Amino acid sequence: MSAKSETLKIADIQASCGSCSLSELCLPHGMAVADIDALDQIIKRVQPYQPRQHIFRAGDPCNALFAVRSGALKSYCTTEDGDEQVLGFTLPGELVGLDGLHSGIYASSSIVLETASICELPYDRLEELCHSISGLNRQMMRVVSKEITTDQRMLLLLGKRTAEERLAAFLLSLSSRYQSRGLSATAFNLPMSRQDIGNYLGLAIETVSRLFAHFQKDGLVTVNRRQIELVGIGRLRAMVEGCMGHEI
Amino acid sequence: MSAKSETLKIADIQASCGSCSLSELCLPHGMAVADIDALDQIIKRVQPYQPRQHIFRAGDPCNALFAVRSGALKSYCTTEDGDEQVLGFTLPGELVGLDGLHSGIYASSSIVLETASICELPYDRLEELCHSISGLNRQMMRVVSKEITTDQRMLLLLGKRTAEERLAAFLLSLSSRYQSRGLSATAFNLPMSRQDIGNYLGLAIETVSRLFAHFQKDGLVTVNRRQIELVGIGRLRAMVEGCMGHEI
DNA sequence: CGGAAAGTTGACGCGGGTCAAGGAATGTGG
DNA sequence: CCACATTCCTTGACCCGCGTCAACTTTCCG
Repeated sequence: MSAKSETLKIADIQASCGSCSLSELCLPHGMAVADIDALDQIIKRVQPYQPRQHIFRAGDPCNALFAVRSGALKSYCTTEDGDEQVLGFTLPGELVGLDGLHSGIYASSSIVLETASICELPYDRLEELCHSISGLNRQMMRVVSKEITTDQRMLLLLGKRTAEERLAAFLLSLSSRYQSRGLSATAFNLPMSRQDIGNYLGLAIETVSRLFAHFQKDGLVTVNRRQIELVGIGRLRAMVEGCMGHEI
Repeated sequence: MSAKSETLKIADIQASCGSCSLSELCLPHGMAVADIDALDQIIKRVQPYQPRQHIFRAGDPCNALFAVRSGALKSYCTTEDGDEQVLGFTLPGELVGLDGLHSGIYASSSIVLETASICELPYDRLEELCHSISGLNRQMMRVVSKEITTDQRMLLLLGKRTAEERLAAFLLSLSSRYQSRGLSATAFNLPMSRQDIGNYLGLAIETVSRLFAHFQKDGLVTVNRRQIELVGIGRLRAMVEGCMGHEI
């Protein structure tokens, strides 16, 4: 495949929701072609964001939602005394900015971990569209509701689970999310630092590091810096089995 | 005041969203009178629920949201090996059932702690209404978004805070919620058991009990079973200050 | 090459979980 | 009314998982 045709192909994908490989995961899911075109019209596409760039910060006025097409983001908020709580990681096909709808001000910040291309969905336009497209409203509610379910699953993890179970659940979550995007379920790159993982899971960075070592010694994973392979994914699943909610 | 007029008054309040003392907190917030009437039409009002009754269970098909008018609910989910994670408590003016919109099946269960009167909002009717009433859509998004923000604040609490800070934050959360409902901010009844509090905060029941004792010894609160008075609410605030998000 | 950031590993100690026993409130049947 | 069971809560003793501190290595980047 020539470089040129590859470039064209990417440009083509960039151009519309209809041809986006992620539409199965994103808002257009289940929408009619004509409706997708309407949605397509209101989307602003911006230059790729670079690592350490902010999509938005807590306190910014919330005018839009953002859909990640590629790359990875980190959501976090900061306490008054300055330390950070990582709220989650956003992978391709996922939305960020939902927490800003309540007050019109983002409650969390979103920062780029891996160079990301992102669709911006102006919220007022999106709202108008909800009136004309019957399915969009419901689809948006689905997405928002899913966010709630995800957060609640995290509450369970942080409230009740040991460090081992948390890390195993985290790895499996990444695995299934990558898999649903057509990537390998067992070998991928961690887009985030140990710091971020620990912060997210409520663990010290050293604990995360030690756990990776233990997991490796026990033949559960192979890790080298941020490259990871889930060698014993079955046994990882067994670790979190029975400690997760019923409908996953 | 005679018993009869009291009864009539209650019946009156029961009869419509327009006259509900909670409308400031509930969906009607900011809606026009005519629109509130429309909303009013679709609401099913049921007999009060008794303690230990379920509003819905995880796995049930999700057809409706529920607005609590009085009483208190507990949301929870169970792991496969049977233990419970308390996700939150629902006080008057708050909605439950939002997590069911994603898949059409409730992801959590909701059970009555204190005898509750509840409005049922059939979701399909509500969705229709969103098309005719412009503000309702946005208002619903606000409510859902608020739920996300609340959950994320909990993530911070569970991930980073000590047992003391968690309990203090919990008490202050109840306090401000009661206050916004026109009740006392410093003296109220805990609708939930120590078990539930501990489960919710990711603490052992014994730890909760000990903390109440410590708080009492330090003159922060006065507790007797489920009656609590926040004597030193200022110092309680100081305990969680700097460890909460910026915009509260 | 040098300095910073990221990651690893070991030693130590404390917060809070677990276990155990008992008290106080509420319910239940006689 | 009491006897008894049950649930809820409290308090003490013990101890372990994981946070903290520290030293070191590796990678990254100008």
